[in-house]
Amino acid sequence: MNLSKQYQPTEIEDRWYAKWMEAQVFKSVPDEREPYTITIPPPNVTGILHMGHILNNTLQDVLIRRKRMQGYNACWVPGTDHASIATEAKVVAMLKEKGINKQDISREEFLQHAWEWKEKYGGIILSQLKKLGASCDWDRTSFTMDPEYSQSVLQVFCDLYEEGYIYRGNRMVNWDPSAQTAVSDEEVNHKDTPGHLYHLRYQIEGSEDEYVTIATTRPETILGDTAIAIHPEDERYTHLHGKKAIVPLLGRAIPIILDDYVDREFGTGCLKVTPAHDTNDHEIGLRHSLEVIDALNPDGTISEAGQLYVGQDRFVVRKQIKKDLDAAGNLVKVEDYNHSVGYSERTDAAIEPRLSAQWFLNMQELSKPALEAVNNGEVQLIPPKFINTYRHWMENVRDWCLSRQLWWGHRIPAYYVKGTNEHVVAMSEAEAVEKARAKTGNAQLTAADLAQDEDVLDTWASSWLWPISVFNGLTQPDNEDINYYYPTNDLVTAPEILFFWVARMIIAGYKFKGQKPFNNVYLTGIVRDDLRRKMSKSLGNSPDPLDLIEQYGADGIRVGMLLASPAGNDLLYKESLVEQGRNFANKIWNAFRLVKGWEVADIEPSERDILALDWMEARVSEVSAEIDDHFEKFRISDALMSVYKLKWDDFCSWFLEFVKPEYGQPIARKTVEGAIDLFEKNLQLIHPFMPFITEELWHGLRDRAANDFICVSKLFKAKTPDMSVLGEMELMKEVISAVRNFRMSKNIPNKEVIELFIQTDDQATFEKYRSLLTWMLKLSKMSFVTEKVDGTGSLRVQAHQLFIPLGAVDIEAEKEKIQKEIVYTEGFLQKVLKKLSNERFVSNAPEKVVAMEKKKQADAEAKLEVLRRSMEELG
RNA sequence: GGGAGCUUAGCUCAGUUGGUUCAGAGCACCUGCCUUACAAGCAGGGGGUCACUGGUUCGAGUCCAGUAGUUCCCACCA
Repeated sequence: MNLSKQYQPTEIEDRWYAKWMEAQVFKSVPDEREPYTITIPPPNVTGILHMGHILNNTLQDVLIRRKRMQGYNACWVPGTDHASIATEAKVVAMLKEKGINKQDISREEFLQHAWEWKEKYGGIILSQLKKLGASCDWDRTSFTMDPEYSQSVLQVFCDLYEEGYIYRGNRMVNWDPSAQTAVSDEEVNHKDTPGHLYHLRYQIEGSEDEYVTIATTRPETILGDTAIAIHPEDERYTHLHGKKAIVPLLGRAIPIILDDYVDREFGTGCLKVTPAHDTNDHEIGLRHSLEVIDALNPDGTISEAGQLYVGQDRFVVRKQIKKDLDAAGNLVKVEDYNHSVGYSERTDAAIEPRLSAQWFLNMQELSKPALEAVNNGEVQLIPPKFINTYRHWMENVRDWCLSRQLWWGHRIPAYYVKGTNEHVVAMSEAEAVEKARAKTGNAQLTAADLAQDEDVLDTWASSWLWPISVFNGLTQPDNEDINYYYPTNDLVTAPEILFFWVARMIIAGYKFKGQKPFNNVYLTGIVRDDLRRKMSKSLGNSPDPLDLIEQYGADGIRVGMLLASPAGNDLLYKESLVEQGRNFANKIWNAFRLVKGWEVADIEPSERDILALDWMEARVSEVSAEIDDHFEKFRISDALMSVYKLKWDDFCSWFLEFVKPEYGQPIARKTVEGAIDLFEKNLQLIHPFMPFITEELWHGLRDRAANDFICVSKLFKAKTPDMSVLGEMELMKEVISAVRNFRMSKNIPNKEVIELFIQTDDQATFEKYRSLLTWMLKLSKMSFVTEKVDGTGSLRVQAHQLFIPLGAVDIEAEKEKIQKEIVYTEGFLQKVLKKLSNERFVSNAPEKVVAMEKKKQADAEAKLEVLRRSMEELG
């Protein structure tokens, strides 16, 4: 067989993925096995794969593949999210490039373009996930705007409305003038922004030269001023009580009101009140029944109501009005001032607080079971540090603004009766007509008298149903799938969307299914570069995952991402991590080349073969238990590290070296079979992390039926490891390392055979491993002695003395080494004795601990004796 | 302003209910090797006052308090 020295993943990966698909090995249908279910956090339908997806989906795939091999009916449901704001923004941009303005086309035309776009680019990301090796049941691919899914979204809206949870409210919302939509609090990023604090003076009505000076960061909003507020107890301004002030440039008289919201310390202690453009001002306005003047258009330009600068952008006006106020003598001074400004997460436009009619969901009652579930551990967050954050948010939950002023999404099923203030909520137009007739008492009313709400629902108002609706759990409440797969097992997602999505899914789970949606939430970290900067397009610090897969193989990138990412910790990405992953694949590949390259003969296995096989068997069992434990605790990185060391250190560095035949000699068939068996166990443990190379070698090691895949193989059951074998071999490994070290320090070439004398009270163990030591250390002879052998250098392993003949011995160096060890051991003994002579320790500490200390004392004393004797022997 | 977390080797992190010399791992680094699976490799090695101060305890990396630094979340002052 002619195998390349280096592993070439590309062709192998594509080939196996195609075979898996053909054999439908990832398909899941309910059966008698226990299900293990993950629903993918649906990526944006028009999104492309980034490093965060790689991390997130690799984790899911590792979990699902392992469970599949453990005999569960593993079901990983993939799909995409329609992502209303993000997708609509992309479609708008695409149309613009074609010279089409969204404002110039109808809703229907726009949606047609959007769907075309979705059909063309939607789901690219899913095919990219296949390159990564994601073992999803692709037949179950869902989309949040699938007909049946949409049905469930609208149904939920109607039901919640009927139950009184949904209401229509005039509220101050975060208005994104760029997307021209309201965005939720969570979608606003507050950033410290350098700006100015403008001190403006308003003339007091009826006075000649009496003024009141206020401070504002947004002078253009004076166009919407309807009051000046002062603190009721502010003695500086008592003379203004009951008076009115004149808005500069406009000449409008507005009342001076008293409100203890005003901070006397800030600015001048006088506050201009603009109810339409500031959340707090709005509340003050409500308290004082102030007029509301909406001086801004939806696109951020000044409205007719603003009277001046109509149609000009708010930022342009801010500059201009400063000049005009100055010219009019109203500008007192301008200070530099840094303040926090909200920006839209999606468009990065500065958010305007804006009064707007929106649909809201009352969260008070609904959130209670979801809070409880996390508090009592019914739903586990991993790592648990996120519980506090979750709790804090849930305890202070605000009503959810459900409507978005967009076209792409689920259109709100509310219908207004034209010419009235009435509205009805219904699943269909026909139903709406019926309801409207009943409500208005007008039996002649037709669809033409109704107008459906123009807005769509917030994206999260569909994705919060994800674990339910991918199984059609609302439209067909008792179907086989939902009953079998729900609640799902694990959710893997980013902490950034703990509230947007996770919390709301839990709420929805309890509300609509009466059950939690999943048992565990594994929160990944954020992928950053090695300077701790978030990976972003604008910084250009994110590699293209597909390039990496091309270069290092999917297995390599999977391992690279997982090597350094404990749950909840950010992952500092470096290309060297992926290199390490690729190198590991290469290591496995070369182990395979070695095993396949052996010349096999029908001879009896050698003694060392048997020792090696017994030990490796025990070691695989031991590590397998370790890995079980890691997985149980979601320590995926640790599990990978265990696998990595088992393969690299134990299997390759030790085991294969143990059984390697002498140059030119054949190897026993039984040894090879044993080695292959162990290799396969390794492959099974590695498979969830590196699906491709393991599948390739699974078929390379043995002749197998084409459909005998490792990915659906039954993971071996670990035996109870033979601890004495493990312990003995640990000693032998120490001996081997010590002798190697000795060779190195004495410049004895590796090829040169040496003689070894052993002084020990455990001759039996050394005797047992004679063949192994002889092979590994290139011994010409191994014998036991009772005292130091002349002309040798000595070394110690635990309480055993080893002597190796030397031409010239550096006695002084030897003595120095021994002396050092004596000092160290004496220090250690002192510490132990001090402990043991402490009455309170002996009486208070558990017996076991005291016994341990006594054993330490005995061991140290024995060791000292050996050391001192060696010292004497050296003269 | 409110809340939560973090601080252990050059870097990224483990360290389970306090108890073996407990101070660890991977990477990086240093030294020697192209040894007939692999230089994407082999063998060997150095490196930390567990942020600081105090307390509890027979015993503290581990528990408590304070200090400093740092990160995140929530709210937001015009």
